[in-house]
Amino acid sequence: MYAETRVAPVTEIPPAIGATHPANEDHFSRPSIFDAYPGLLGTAFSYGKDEEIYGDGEPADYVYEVMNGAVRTCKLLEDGRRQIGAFHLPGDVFGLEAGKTHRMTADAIADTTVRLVRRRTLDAAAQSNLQIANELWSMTARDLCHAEDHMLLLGRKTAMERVATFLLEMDRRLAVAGMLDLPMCRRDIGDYLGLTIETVSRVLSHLQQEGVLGFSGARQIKLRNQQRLREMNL
Amino acid sequence: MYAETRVAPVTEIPPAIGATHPANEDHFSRPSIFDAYPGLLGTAFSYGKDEEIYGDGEPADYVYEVMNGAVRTCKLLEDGRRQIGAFHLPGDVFGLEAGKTHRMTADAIADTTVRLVRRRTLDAAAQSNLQIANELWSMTARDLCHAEDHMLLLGRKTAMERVATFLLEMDRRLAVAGMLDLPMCRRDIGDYLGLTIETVSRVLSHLQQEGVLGFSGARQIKLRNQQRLREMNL
DNA sequence: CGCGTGGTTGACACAGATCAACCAGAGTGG
DNA sequence: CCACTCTGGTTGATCTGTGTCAACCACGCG
Repeated sequence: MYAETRVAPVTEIPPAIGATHPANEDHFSRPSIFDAYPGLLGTAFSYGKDEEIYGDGEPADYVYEVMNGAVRTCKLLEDGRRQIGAFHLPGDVFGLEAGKTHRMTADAIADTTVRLVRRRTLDAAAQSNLQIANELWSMTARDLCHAEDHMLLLGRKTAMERVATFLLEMDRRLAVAGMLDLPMCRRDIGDYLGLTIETVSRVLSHLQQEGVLGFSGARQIKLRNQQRLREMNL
Repeated sequence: MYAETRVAPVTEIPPAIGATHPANEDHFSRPSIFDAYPGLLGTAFSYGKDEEIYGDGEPADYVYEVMNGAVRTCKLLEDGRRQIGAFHLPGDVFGLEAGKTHRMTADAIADTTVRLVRRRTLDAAAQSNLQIANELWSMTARDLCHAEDHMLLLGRKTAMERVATFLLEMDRRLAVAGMLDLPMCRRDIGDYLGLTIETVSRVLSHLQQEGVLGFSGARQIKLRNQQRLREMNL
């Protein structure tokens, strides 16, 4: 095991367990598309850990923005094998589809508050405001860009390279003061990277032994040598 | 080797080797977005086998529609490992980006003719015609949809399942009279499926022995038992 | 005819999966 | 406060699907 200094383990967000209920959390956040246009304010909603936000094939009547917490979107095979396509962190928009239905399942990784905007409202806004239409397209294009990078990772990278890429991505997206506090468990990381939990765990241990990583609790990581990680990343 | 009856090997399209030159081929094709709007007719252009159409990082000044032949779009790792994200067949549009530059390399798999439309023209059209703007978004969304399915394949499917999925996809997209004539070599199939050529070859041989496939030349395949393939596909 | 390219097949190696044991921390209840 | 249990994570031993390496074959072309 790789516990070291074990700092105070910053327990996450209060409960909100079980069912959905209106949110009471305020929070920061970088300006989102929704902020820029009055009338797209949306309604806040909360989900408990592991609660499903929408399912594959369901009508895509809403678009979501993560306010706090984290969300995974994934696809399942009949026998339970799972591929997570993306993690959505505070500030990210997810659930936007060009068609009528969702093509992935979304669930909250931790207790999560999202802001949701009715799809019809968005469509109407896009109809009259070209900038909004453009922004919608850009969001889909960003998702595509990420998916293309991820195909390369899944098809052609080694376990070590996948984990290195993952760590750099997470560091970029959620590090504060050089420290990252992962919201997802090892299984989610594995299902994101096309690996098993054991392999993820082993690679992380190895990186710690090499001094590339420092742990304080399994989910609190410090990248001590980003350069090395970047080299592995190719 | 698995040659069987060897029908006349339908050699592809005349040369046009070496450099690009104006096209002289006409051709069929299902109605494309470009057809629907005069002024988006575009210019035909031809590329020889293995010729690069655009490179990763280059300015995305044009959008392309395949008229005949076939195109692959891929990403490369520094050491040469390659992941093909998609094959583009007659009627398909590729090279559409929301940003300013291409994020993949595109090359002709066989001798290929494309129709190209200036990106600025398209933007201008989208500016004034909401239906076009919508169509552009839809195209990106379709690509995303494919990429998401492909992530599942690359991250979680076995070699057999990958090949089965591939065969069904190709059958859907280019079979005529229950026969498919693949434009791409084994290496391209491998790089699309995240496998080696040897594994692709072995799986295909295995499927032939099982009677699921019939070959007449390595690239001409008949799916004798689509049901079985669909079961493998999950 | 000889050569180059693309494809197949076999023998073997290995990265990562699987199976299993174990550990730490967080609840829970007495 | 302690025993108990549950969950998430780590580690070791072993297995296996796919990669690697190498030989070979078939075809097309100069």
